[in-house]
Amino acid sequence: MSQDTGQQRLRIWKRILREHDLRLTPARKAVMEILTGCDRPLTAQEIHDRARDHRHSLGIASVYRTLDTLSDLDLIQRIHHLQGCEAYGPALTGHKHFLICTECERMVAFPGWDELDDYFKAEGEKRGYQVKDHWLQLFGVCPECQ
Amino acid sequence: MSQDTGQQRLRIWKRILREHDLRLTPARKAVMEILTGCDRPLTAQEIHDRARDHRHSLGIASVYRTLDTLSDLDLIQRIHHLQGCEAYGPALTGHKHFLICTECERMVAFPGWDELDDYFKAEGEKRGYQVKDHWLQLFGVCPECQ
DNA sequence: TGTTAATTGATAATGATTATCAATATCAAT
DNA sequence: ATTGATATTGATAATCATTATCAATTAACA
Ligand SMILES: [Mn+2]
Ligand SMILES: [Mn+2]
Ligand SMILES: [Zn+2]
Ligand SMILES: [Zn+2]
Repeated sequence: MSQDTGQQRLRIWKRILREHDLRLTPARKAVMEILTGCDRPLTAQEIHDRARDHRHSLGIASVYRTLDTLSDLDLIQRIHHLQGCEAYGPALTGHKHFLICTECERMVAFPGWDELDDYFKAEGEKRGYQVKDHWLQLFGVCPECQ
Repeated sequence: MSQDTGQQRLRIWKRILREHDLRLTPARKAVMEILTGCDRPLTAQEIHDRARDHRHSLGIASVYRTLDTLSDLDLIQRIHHLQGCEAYGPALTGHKHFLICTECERMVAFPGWDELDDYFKAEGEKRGYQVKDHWLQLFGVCPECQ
């Protein structure tokens, strides 16, 4: 009885779109299907390519537009690599950190740690900064790539 | 007797270039002077503009080339923002984290924390990953902008 | 089923980065 | 100081990613 979390997430995304009076179009569905099913961050171009493998006539402009829309809704988030930061992956509920394989780009998320937030806030205050947010990504080699 | 750490760093960078058999050219000097003296991350375009204010005829291509060279030598590092990651700032000796003002982009660095590395490694191992590196940036409001 | 405004895709425009290449300048050897 | 080998430069073109434009299409709702 393996529950497909991708399918689940896709349903939730569709509901959220409707709640925001955003139409459920084939273009948006295609991008969302790919993003909810992916196991690594994808660039706009990669999403476009994958969508075209299954469905035809998806404009690259619509991919960018959908990425914008999903970002605004906090359903996806930009993933940063050492070289650049063009890729997107699904954002998870609540604040999460990412652990990314430098070989295959597969990634998993892990939750925060209470002491961590306190430490970040304290480090900022020491320097007179009011810390509002933070970013944490770990890079390593996944089990499959070892 | 305020010591200018920018000047100091510039001298070190020049020495490192020489040690790697890289020529000390006016173009490289211009980019290095700006980067060692800046208090916030700068894009290639910004560096180009600033260089031209003081010295003429600096090609944008040479800015990109010098940024590449300095990155390879670990003398500068890419700074990532929520929107993108085109800016560079001087990398500091040893592993450091950044605290960046979301208003003015001014940034300061702060050192690691022993327990932090252990925590990162442990979180990775839990998921079968061999953690090699991490990235931590804090975002907040600096004293001047509050 | 018809109405209407949101959305789409093709295309053009923009902007950033990289590749090309002849001209120049660095640096070490003389 | 002069020379020569070659790394480096800047102008330009080429490429690549992203955004803007706009007429045609279509999702959502009455
Ligand atoms: Mn966190
Ligand atoms: Mn660290
Ligand atoms: Zn992997
Ligand atoms: Zn500030």
